[in-house]
Amino acid sequence: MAHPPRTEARLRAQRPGATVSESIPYRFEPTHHAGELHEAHDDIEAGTETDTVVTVAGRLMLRRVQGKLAFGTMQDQTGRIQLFAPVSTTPRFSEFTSLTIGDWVGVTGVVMKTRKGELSIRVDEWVLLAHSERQFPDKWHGMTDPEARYRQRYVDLWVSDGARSAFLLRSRALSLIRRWLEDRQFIEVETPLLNVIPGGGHARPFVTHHNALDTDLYLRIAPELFLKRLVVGGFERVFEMGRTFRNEGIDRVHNPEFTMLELYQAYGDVNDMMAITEELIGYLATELRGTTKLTWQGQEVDLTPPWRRASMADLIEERIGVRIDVRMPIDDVRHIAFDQGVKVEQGWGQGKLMLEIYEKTTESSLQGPVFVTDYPKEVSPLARDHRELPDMVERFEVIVGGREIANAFSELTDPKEQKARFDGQLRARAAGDDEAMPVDDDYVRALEYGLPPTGGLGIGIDRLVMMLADVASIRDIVLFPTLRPESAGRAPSGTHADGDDEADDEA
RNA sequence: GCGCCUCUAGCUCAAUGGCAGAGCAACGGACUCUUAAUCCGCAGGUUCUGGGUUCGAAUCCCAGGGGGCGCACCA
Repeated sequence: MAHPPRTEARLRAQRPGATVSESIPYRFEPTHHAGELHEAHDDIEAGTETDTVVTVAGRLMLRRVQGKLAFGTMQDQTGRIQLFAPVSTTPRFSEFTSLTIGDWVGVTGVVMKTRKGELSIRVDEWVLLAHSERQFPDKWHGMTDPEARYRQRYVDLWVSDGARSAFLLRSRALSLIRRWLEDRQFIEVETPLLNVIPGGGHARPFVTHHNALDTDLYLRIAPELFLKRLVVGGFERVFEMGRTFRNEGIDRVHNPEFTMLELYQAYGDVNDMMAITEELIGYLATELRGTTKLTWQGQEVDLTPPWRRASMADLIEERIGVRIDVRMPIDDVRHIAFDQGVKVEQGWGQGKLMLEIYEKTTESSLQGPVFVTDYPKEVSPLARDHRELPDMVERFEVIVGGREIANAFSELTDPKEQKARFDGQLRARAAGDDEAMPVDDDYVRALEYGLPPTGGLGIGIDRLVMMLADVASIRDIVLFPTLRPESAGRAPSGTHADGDDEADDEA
């Protein structure tokens, strides 16, 4: 230890033969949280005591010892409360005043207000619940180094304003989403994370290996194909909200593992999905922020339904003044792409070109919320043909602040058509698109048993929570974001069938 | 993967080629109404790592590592 012995040694000195951990109780029963006490007693007069005795627990965050009277600031999950510790009521007073910042304590005493008007608990009983052997960060400046905040979130949560509240908001959002969907007869299901075929999206997957089956498995990139199998199986309204994995870059809006909500509604279509999207997100904003008019990173976001609906072609035209139609000669579309500085690859049809042009010129400029509708069939292998527009599908994405937060379609239900779409993806893969969707024959078999008309919706929960919490980085709403390992370590043993991982021990 | 920025005490930061420092925290002490309490005292360093230039390197150069931002990727 770089610093002199701290509380532990002193406590041990006072009770020879006893260790600190032996003096720590096995359980403790707080009766109140700081937040509740402020709510119930903030209006009492300065200098008065109530006859209410409470027990609280938390970390000591500040300490002000004045000879025979000590003040402490204790923090729990709900906030802070002052501990008022006169020598006359505080057992083991000198031990109490030698507590250090970061120590966990449990305190029982009367609720009172100091002469200066600070709501406090008089320390009539107290017990050490954990000693912090490591020094806590500066009580005023907190922790600002992003790396330290992410790697040591357990400290960040105590000392960074807003860190805890952002994660509490996330938790409440997940809970509200589940309740909202269940109120509408959606049932929550769990489908495999370990996939033989990573389908339902375009992304590079993580690969792992199952030893007993001696087969490679992929972490799912989307739950879509399994959820639609369940609609085939008669679950008319299903949803899954869970982790999804994509082996792509990491930045402010991408973490390799992220949380996706997908839901499917039998007998519904893309229009039902729009209604669900704007109602659900409007509800969340109202519940969590008290309004549908939010500010996200300085920009106004009005989530009051109904949201604007505009086709991709219209939005592109608004932005660059050129009308694109997938029925145009391909050289014309290539020419537009070239004019817009969009990199073109061999094998791209009009639909793929249109999407590229949209993404490079238009998407990031959309403040939203806006439903971007009418996607090219070429880039939507799981969506059903548009009932009016040839070579287009019934699909939308929701854009807010230039970022996609939802994606939905009228689901493709025809097995022959689905097989043909998969074959098209196969050709795209052969042409060099290594994110083209792999063929899933069992999924086609499921469709052959009959999938009724179905609407499906996916929402990126992390980005939604970012918006609701008004934070700039996905790392601010993911508790333990993916980082490079702190030091070059070994893989845990037992990850290989033969138990011999010596060969893996490289730097 | 590329570019820019960054890494100094537990935390937040100084020192820009010339003795590695401050505040808070910690440690020892004084103090019965503090609120980032105050006051006195004491201790704390592989300046991310490894090379190089120099009489002398936290500082300049090269290589590597972590992190942030941007780009690319993410249909």
